[in-house]
Amino acid sequence: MTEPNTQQRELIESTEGTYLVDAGAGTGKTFAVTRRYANIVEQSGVEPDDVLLVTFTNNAATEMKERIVGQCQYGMRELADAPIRTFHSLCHDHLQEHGHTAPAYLGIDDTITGSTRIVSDDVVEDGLFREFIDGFSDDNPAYDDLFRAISAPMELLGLIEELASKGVFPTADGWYRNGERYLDGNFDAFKRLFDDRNEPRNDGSKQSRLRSKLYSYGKNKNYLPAAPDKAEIRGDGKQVPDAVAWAAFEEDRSDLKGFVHDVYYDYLRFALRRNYLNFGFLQLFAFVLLCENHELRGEAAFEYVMVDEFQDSSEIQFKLALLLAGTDNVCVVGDWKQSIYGFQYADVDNIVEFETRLNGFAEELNRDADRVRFDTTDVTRIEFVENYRSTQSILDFSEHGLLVPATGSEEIDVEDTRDRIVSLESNADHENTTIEAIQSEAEDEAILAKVQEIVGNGDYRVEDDDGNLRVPEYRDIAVLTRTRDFGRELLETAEEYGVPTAYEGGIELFRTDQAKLLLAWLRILENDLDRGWAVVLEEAGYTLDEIDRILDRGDYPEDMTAFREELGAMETLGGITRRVFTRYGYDGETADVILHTIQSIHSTTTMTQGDLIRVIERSIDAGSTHEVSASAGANSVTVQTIHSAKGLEYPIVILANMNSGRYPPSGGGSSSISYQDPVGLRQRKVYTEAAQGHPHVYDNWRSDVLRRCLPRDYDEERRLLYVAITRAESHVVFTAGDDPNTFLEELPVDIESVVPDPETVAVDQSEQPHLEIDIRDPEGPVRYSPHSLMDEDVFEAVEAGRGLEFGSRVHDFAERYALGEAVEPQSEDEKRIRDLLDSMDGELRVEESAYLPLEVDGERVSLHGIVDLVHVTGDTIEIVDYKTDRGRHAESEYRTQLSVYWHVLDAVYSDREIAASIFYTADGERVAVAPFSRDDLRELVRDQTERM
DNA sequence: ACCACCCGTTTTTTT
DNA sequence: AACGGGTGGT
Repeated sequence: MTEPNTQQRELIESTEGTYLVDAGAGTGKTFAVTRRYANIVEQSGVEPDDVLLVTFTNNAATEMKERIVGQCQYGMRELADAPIRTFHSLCHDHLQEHGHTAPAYLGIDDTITGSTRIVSDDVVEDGLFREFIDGFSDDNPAYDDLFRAISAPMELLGLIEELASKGVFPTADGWYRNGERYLDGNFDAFKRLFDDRNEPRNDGSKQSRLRSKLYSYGKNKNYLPAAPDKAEIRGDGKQVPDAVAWAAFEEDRSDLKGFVHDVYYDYLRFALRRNYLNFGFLQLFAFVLLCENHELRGEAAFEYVMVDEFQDSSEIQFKLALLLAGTDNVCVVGDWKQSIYGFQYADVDNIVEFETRLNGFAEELNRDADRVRFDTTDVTRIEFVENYRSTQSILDFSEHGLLVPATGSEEIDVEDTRDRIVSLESNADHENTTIEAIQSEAEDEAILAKVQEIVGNGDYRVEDDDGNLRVPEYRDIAVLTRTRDFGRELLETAEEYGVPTAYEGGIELFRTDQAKLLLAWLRILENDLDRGWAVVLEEAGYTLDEIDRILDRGDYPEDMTAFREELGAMETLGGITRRVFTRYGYDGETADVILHTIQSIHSTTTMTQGDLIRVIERSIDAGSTHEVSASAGANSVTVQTIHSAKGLEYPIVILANMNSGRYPPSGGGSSSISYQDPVGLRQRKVYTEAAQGHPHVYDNWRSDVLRRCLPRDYDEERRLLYVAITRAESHVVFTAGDDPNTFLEELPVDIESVVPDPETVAVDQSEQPHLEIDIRDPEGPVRYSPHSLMDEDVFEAVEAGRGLEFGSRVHDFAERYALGEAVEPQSEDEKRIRDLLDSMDGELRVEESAYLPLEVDGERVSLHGIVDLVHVTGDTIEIVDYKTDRGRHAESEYRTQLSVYWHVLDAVYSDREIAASIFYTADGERVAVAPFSRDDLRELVRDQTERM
């Protein structure tokens, strides 16, 4: 794109005034914004320092700078310090320079200085907050009743962050500015929701949605005696009585507000005393500073303000932008359809209701001083309609994503939504496009089979850099999913089949092998021996059987105990971590990030090994993630979450995991104390000592009713769908398991059921890993056992002399007889076995306690199953398994085990002829069994090992 | 055919 | 928590 289109030109050239730009996916937003920036700074008298360009990530800021350098006279060096940055980094700088007095505006007797750290790691902040809240509850016995009713005090941190993102801050003796209004809620707005939910359906014949929901009012609940009963709440008609709205909304919440205020305010003081701020507090104090310090605001204000990705901004960020705007030259660029960061406090209404909010916020800020000194009523809208990424079919289809219901009963205002969508027009030269959907019991395999089908297939041609069509490669394909879990599992399956894939985005750092080993060694150091050693020994290649025995006896390998001593002598956690990684040769990105994370945790708090263990355990539980940049696979399929794919584009998008998992309630839905627009601050449970009876924790009936009045909003799920579809240039494939979700069912695309053929999935059979059966220690146990290849429970039982639990008397007899014990056959079966054994000359081997370490594809395994007899002569070996009679599946079942033995023995006794057979003791018949080939066995063995 | 009621199932995203 | 689906009544 070298020349701007009409709408882009309008934005680029209109440098003065207030603009709201609707820039849909792939419409050249960055191009236009950077050109506009270049245009502004090239005016005489305007320097880069006069222009604020806000992005939401540091990467985006860097990209902007790079693009700008290519479009104007300024070089990278001159732009290095230009205010092209995120809200967070801007706030950080202001506080470093002028933040000294910021806390005083809230009545806090502390300061922010250059040494105040930013805690960005959730796990670190959780730990700090935990420490704070423990102290707070000890220091405030007056709040004991409230704490008794709160199931998880950690919820309070989420509540504080939510309030901070809206600009609700505590002061020494109340709430900052009009913050309290938020906490009280808005009855009129609530009543509108209530009435909407309370409308009878089907022309009045069906009860309202609200009344239906209130069916479970009081179920499994424990209300205070004064609570209205169910009949009173639901009424006897199709609607909930009107009076219920006020009865539920109106409540004396002064105690609750007081509690939240004190927790919030004291946590701010705690953080400052500990000399740290979180992201939310950074913006909180910067806002207070800019609001109160008029002189500073004047200095800090910019002549031009541009905010990119405005749909990702939070309420406090919108207000910050207003404080930072010295003139009406404010330009926000974004796409409401791509607002998918609500959980991060992004507020889509910032862009949807831009004009209203702009005026409302300005009025509020100007209440007691002239803070927003420009006319906020004159906003020019610019709509980008030309799309440079996708084909028209994909653009048209993507709009359906915003209109499909999420559940069978959800009704969407299609007209209203359509009106808000600015339809895009494709600029693509070709219309070679496909949109399809598949469902399969084995979704992973179906996806991989589809990938194999697509690669090199003329039906899926894509556009190359010169605008010509070519057949696709792996690198042209991205698999996008809503959840990380699905992506991770797909990646594992892909590795098995050898399909080249690369995962991009945050990984659950503490669930990696590196972290597990580190945790194991920390546990060994902390004397949590079994849990630590089991992992370490397993990594070293010991079988589960061996590990059990080492743990029982405590005779750990010498080099490992020596290593433990070495670690024990080390002084820092960072040192221990480094040493563990060195031992295992972990020197990649993941190890680096773990080390870095641990060091950052360590420098923030004083921590012991035990503390670190608990931090890692909590991180694992919380599934907290850290960004680890994967080395870009040369030519591989990208697997990532839709969130991390935002802003990217791929010729072919496979939108996976379109399955019917219910979407769980979002944002604070289940917390004991929550803030929610428009009902305000609410408490779900109360502790009332004075009330009769037990237990003392009572559910709040008002909160129960209010909750059911607030409709579950699936809009963000739909926008997620929209974002995913619009990543595609030419082709989209939706995939689901056996139960597609309502989205997929309602989209105008036929769902094809497929049964993937594993043969077509695997990349290249000759490059597949082969079954490597190795006897690690050929000198090892001379006598090996049929019982060696079996699961650990059986092994233990046999060792303990309880073998009969797992084998018939016949087997017990056979074993003893073969071992030369003086046993007499008691039954016909046993006689036949005796005859069989007698007929065999040479060496009979049937032992019970030896073991046979096996390796499959480089990993140690133990196998299920027992083989009863191995008969070795000078030039033959016979493997025999006894079976009482011919069951339906006997032969095929035993063939696997016999085959494993066959290959094991083949490796040891390469000079002998090996045969396998089953001996049916009921009729004394022996049936030869042909062993599976190694390749066939590999699949079967994998199945078995996976079950362990 | 439609409705109220009842019950079993499933459970995220990350600057 | 709230969805889909089953049951039994009108």
